[in-house]
Amino acid sequence: MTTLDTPVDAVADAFSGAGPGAAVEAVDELTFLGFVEHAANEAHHRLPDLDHTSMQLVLTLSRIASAVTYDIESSVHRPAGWSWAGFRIMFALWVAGPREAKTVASLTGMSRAAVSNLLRTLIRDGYVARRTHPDDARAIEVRLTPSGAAQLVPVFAQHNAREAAWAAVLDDEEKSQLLNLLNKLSARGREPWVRQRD
Amino acid sequence: MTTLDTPVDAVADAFSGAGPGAAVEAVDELTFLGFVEHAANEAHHRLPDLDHTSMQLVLTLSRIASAVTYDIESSVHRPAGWSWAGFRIMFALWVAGPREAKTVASLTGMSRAAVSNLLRTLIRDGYVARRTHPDDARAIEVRLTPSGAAQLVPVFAQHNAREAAWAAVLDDEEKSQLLNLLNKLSARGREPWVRQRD
DNA sequence: CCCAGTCAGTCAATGCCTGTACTAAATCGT
DNA sequence: ACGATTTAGTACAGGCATTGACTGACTGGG
Repeated sequence: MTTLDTPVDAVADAFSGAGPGAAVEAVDELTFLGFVEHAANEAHHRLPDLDHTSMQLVLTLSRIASAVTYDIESSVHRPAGWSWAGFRIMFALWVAGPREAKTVASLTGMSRAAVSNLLRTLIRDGYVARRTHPDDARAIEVRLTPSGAAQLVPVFAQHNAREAAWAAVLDDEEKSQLLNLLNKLSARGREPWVRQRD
Repeated sequence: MTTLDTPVDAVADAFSGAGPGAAVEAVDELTFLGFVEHAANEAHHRLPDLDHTSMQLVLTLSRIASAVTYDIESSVHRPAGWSWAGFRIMFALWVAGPREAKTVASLTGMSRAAVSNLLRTLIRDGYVARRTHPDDARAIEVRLTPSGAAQLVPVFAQHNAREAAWAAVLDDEEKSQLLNLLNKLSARGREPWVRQRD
């Protein structure tokens, strides 16, 4: 262990009083996903003017998304030799057919720079082919190679199986309810006050 | 533009046939969030055995989470001089009180290494204080400094206002429905077959 | 009491992603 | 027809996150 403790004079009484939130042992047992409820309640207790429900909603939403992503990436994509991001690009090309790089960026929600980077390795590894766009010499057109498409399909199938395993806690009615509600939020995301890439 | 087009011999007929997914011009107009529906339908059309609903669900879920995160981070946390990740650590400490670093990692869902890195800058900037854990010389105990706590509150308020703005498309009934459904997924995430960090 | 195994935190290497700046190509107004 | 503006892709610097290896500290069985 190399790093030093915080210099005494810099923190004054940081460790002296109960401060914001005295230790509660039970919290140590909480997991990533289980922490949300405790956190929202505690925050609401200390700052009652905040919107408790929205807090829980966004916190839960982002944690689940991150848990699902981590699970699928580490169990499917990494073992297959791809990153989640690389897969997203290939999936977009598989679905949409040959596209300009900037379209890939907007379809996947990545920056143009990120797409440019990822394409470099996808092309090097033979999954994607590029050519100058026939009608616009500034642009490039990328598409899956036959080999890329062939390798994508089984990985996508595994990916989907994993998705289905997660979704299996919900019955059909609940799934369509959830999809419905998420789509409402989705519509919200297209309103002008929301910050988006580019 | 420096990079070359894909060498001809490496891609054979990649650009010759219709291949997987011939170009459909309308796709160019789709946005990040709008692409999901098209993608799911197209994928279902080509691989009908896959689970269509789960696909939409997970795709929509992760895109909304990413859109919300990007919006809040770029409109609230970056302007305040913090990263989303740094804020998450401070928030966890604010809620949970002084904790060991490894607890912070599990509460925030980050790796121990990531927490270690972020703590370095949070401590340097005076938001967080550390000391060796009194009962275990391997561990450190971190907590918010009074200044860190003081600066966290208004940023958190802005954060929450933004959350509330997103959630405002839903009425109270829908919010609690959504929270309910997300909690079911959350429970799923704690089952043993799900891959988690550590 | 001590050695083997475990555990906490850190470091190094690597990869993703962002914002900014730049180059070259297209486009628009006059 | 041409200069000013916009646009597509890329280079670069910097932050964040992951895995894996390492160091030093605890723990429990012989």
